[in-house]
Amino acid sequence: MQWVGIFFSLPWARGLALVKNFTIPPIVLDFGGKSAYIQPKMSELAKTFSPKDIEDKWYGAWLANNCFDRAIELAKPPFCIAMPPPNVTGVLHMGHLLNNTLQDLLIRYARHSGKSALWIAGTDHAGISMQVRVEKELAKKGIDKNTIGREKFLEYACLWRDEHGGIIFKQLRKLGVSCDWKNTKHTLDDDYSRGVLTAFVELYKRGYIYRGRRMVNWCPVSLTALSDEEVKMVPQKGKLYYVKYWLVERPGECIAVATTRPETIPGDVAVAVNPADERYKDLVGLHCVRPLSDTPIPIIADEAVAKNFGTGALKITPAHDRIDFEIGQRHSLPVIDVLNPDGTLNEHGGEWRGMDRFDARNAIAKKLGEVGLLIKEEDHENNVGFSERGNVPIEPKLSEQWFLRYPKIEEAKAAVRGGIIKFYPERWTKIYLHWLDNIQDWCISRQLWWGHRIPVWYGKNGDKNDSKNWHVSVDGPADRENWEQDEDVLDTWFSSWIWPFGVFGWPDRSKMTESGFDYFFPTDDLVTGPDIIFFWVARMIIASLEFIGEEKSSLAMDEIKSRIPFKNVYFTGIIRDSLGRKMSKSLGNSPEPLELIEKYGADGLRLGLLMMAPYGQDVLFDEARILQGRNFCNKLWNAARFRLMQQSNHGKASLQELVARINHLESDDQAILLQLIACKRNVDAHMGKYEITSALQRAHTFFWNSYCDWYVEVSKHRVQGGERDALIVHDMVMRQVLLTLNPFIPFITEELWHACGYGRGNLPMQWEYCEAADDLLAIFEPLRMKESSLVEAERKHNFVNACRLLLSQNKRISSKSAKIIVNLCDKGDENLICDALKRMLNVSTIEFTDEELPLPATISDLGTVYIAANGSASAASLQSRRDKILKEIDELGGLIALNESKLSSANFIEKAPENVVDGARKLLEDNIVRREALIKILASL
RNA sequence: GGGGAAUUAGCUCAGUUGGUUAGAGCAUCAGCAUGACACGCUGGGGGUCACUGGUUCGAAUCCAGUAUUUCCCACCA
Repeated sequence: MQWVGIFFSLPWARGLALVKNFTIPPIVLDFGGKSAYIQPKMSELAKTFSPKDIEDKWYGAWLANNCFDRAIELAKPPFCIAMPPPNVTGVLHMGHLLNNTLQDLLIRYARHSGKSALWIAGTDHAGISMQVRVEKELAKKGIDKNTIGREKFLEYACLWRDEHGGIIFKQLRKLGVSCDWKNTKHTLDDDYSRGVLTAFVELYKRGYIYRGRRMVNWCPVSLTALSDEEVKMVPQKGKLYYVKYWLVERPGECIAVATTRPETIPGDVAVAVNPADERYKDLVGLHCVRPLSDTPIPIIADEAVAKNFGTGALKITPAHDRIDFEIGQRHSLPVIDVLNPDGTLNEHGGEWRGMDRFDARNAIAKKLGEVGLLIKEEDHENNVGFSERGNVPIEPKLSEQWFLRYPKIEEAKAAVRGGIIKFYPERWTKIYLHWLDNIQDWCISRQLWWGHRIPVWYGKNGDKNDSKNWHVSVDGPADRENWEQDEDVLDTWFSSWIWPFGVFGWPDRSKMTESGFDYFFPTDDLVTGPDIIFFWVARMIIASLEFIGEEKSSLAMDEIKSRIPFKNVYFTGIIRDSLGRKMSKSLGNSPEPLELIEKYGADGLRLGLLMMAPYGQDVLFDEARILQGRNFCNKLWNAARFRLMQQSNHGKASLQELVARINHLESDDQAILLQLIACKRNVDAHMGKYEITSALQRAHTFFWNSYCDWYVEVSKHRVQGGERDALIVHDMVMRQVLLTLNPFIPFITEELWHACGYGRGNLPMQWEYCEAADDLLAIFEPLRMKESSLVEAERKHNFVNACRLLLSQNKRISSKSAKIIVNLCDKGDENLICDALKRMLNVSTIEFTDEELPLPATISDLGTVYIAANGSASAASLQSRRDKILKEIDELGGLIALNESKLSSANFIEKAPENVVDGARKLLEDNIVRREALIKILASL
């Protein structure tokens, strides 16, 4: 026996208890009325849970035991999640935290449900943002990427990526996530890249990819085209300039045009009006002079012009506006591009050549004013497209790009509409379908170096614009010297969209087999934010439908089923601060995830996040919730600690074995076990619907309220008296609580699992099956538990609550000197009021009576309860009690009246279902009885 | 302009297909060193369920309209 310390039960000696903790069983020494405990060490748990002590230990153990490895176990159902790949050089932020906590929860939950769960992790090469970063790094060293050239730049970028990449994975491990770390993917890995290029080549062959000169969104900072999805509309305050265009055929007359962009005037090739516009009818077909030049341009009519905006006349600049471009096409107008790629004016800009577009806007407006062409300026607010990356207005620009006409659009719609792929919350399906209904071709080429270079080669001796001189393949032409590869790379999202099968090595069949594609695919759940529903979710569905299985132009429903990338999509909310603002660096409102883990522990953080993440809504981050998460962990810790302080440990046994050892269960025991079953049933039901917070809430309430607050207290005297059956029930409950909570809070549950000795061998608990409600029912069957025990326990609970209320309302009677006297409704209930209840109430005596006493009293399910001071009753203040009773009588009166009026209505009796009517009757009777009893109490006071 | 969502206690949210007098956590107030836990325990106060109508025996719940907030899509220069 190992002696660990001495604990004095004196107030001044309490400090000692904090220094060292004690376990069971205490040997009590008597020092003349003051007792001291000396305890042998059986198990050691600190008084307060300290996450730091266990987290690294267990994460290491999980890795050492290959807990997260992919295992193709045909006997088990598979479960798979492909993690949305974070940017390779990204660092953990709050969004990742929530997203990955949810995924880890689902994965661990699946493991406990007997599935072989695989969580595939990987990183994204993050095209533009990564390239910009590397350029900046180079610039710091005084290096310009154009001087070192493409190859050197890429070398440097790879180096930089390898050096700074993967930090996020290290951070994620702190959170406890259980990914298959041995097989992580990066979108620029060789095999994955082959997949990306294969997708391009296949789609090209199938006629979905084409090259064309079209209007694209041009980012003047990143100097690349962007897809429509990468453009954000931002309201801007600007000016609307009214400009005179002199008529050629009618000297002295003019047509007024309103524009927000005078700097594009040098690119004007026409003025257009609506054909139905009476004001301008006779001008159509004439010409006007482009301001600040002598060039005549035609006045044309086009339906696209709105009569009621500005003057109703629109200047047409096909190179700088989408609608203008379309009008230009319809009327065969020339295209004059007046801007350089970086947004400065080019040679068409004349005296403003080289000036930035916004400076030129002011300069040209000023000039127009000077030469008398500016009629007026108006303040004007409009939406301007911004480049998400460069954070500058994008420029609609005509350029040569690669485009994808999406395949399998109808099938992608059908998959989600038909519920083959389910969205949670469901409302996102509508947004998804709407996007697909209005889908535009995807500009997939980017004028960058960092990424997958477009696998198209142009014959050196042929016409680049003639596709006969193109070579399109993954490996390129054999005689490379005669070819030049396309300079551009693919949009990052063009690599992400094959993620769910690319991570299995697609299209390499042997790699796919080896990596478990046939077993794990389609993946089960995708957890992501709704902000990338178009960027990523929809495109993955399309890619999967197109590439999984043989080439087919259209798919039937059952074929769709076999080609989907995932079955369920869970959309998380966006994390905001407690004021509802987005987390941002400039606001400084984003907490540092690692600091939170440091402060509250990974479990506390996970729990807090899950508690504050309502289903289908944004998450308002509040550190107080993380604190709550930590507090919960501490509560759990102490519940286990309490169990360990008791004598024997019945842990190392299966649930069945525990059940077999039980001799007799009291109603309290039965009640908690029945509640345990109900708890598990509720948790599973909510988990099945991804209602994580509700699932957690159920487990929380069961553990804290039903178990700790009631059952532990009511069974304490039995447990501390070493009663075996009660101890076994504690073990059964704790065992299941730990298993149920393990997916939410893996570290602390693992620690306690082993500390309590529930583990068979030293196996990590993730491999333990967590019994479902029906399993529990079957296992508990030999116990022959009665539902009525729930009622009995509830009546006791009600009695205790009534007494507590009475005690708190009669504070002048100190609880130590208080005496509870009960006038039982049913004398048979006397045995229900046991020592345990006395202890719970902290009163020394509970007596019984048959009389009505002139004492403060209340009504409980077991009977009328009186309170008296030991010795004399006069110490009590009766007046406040009287007021309370009067208030209650009053409330009961209202309730009785309500039910009476209900029951007196023939309509109600006739039309309401029987059980509702009966319920009302019963309520009425009960309340009348209760009111009478209260009136009696009042009279006796 | 089109569509979605939200509106319940001071705050954050639950509230199953309509059925007792609407719940929880936090906050607040009062009490409590009780042989697991003060990161705790016990009790109290606090709500015209945004508003207006309608359906119904019965509405926080269903329907219509209004208001406010918010997100997404479109983009009229």
